[in-house]
Amino acid sequence: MTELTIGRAAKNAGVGVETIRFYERKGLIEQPLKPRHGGYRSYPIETVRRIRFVRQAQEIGFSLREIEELLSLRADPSADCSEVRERAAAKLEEVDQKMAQLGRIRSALDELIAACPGRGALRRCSIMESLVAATGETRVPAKADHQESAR
Amino acid sequence: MTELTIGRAAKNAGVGVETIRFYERKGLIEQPLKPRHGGYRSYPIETVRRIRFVRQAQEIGFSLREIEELLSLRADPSADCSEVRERAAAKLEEVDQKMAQLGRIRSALDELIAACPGRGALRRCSIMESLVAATGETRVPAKADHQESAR
DNA sequence: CTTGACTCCGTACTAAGGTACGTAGTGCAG
DNA sequence: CTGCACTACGTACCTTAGTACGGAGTCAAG
Repeated sequence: MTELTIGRAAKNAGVGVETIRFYERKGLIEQPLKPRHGGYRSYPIETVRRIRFVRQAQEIGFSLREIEELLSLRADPSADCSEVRERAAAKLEEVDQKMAQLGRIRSALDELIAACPGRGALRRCSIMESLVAATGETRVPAKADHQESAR
Repeated sequence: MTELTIGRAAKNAGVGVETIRFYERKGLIEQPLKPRHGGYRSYPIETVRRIRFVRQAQEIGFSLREIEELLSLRADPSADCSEVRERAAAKLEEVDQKMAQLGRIRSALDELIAACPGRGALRRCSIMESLVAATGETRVPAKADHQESAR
């Protein structure tokens, strides 16, 4: 059996039933039509995978709107592929930025752990200082003039 | 001058004035006391850096609560360092998990871009399919028994 | 053929993370 | 020495991402 009721689908995806309905309302997943002559809707495992993807993408800081954008990316010769390429490339850049930031925090945590007195030399050290150590000081762009316009 | 008014600090950190106040209320940053005999509070650039960190950590999916945890990690011989090490190690694991997920999405995007007809062979392909290609099928843990308890 | 768990659907409520607003005080450029 | 921008503070409001709830229908095990 490759189709599930909403409750099973939810359990499989690790979310609540209400979350699935919420995603349907948001258009993130498609609501299966319910069988003519009544009964329950039936969810393909494909949908479960999609929900899992949504959750994972959320964990790394994508909003539901952005996730929808990701999910709607489709390389299909019958679609305008150059536009898809462009959007995918843009997302790729976002991902790379996140990775870089993640890398910085990772180094800072390493540094911090190393700074903990595990017997021997010991420095006092916080994430912020580790971050400076890991990146080599972040310049604050001076004073910002007093009569500025934008915002 | 190494101290700024709230407006300048906000501009420097790339947030609104209200956001700074909000972070103060949340205890994420310290509210500078205002000078005896009245006047404006004055914000050290240190605080600006902290705010920047908060924003960057948010971008990769940490909540303000988690960010507070990160910021409170301090390797200080006078504190209980083994506990700090432990918490830092836990955060490190979270970070690694995020990196892994980011890596998967990155590969999927690469795959997707490659699948776009840039003249030549062309496959139709979505993020979900790329993801399968990139990870080698994600198993759905079967059916989940009908009379289950937990949640 | 009933009963308890589950589905359907609409509406209401929550929590997190800001954002806006009104009033009063401050400060400095002209 | 005054006007306009900026600060201080409290409260209200907004968006995102769910959660909860109530009533009616469904389904299958006993």
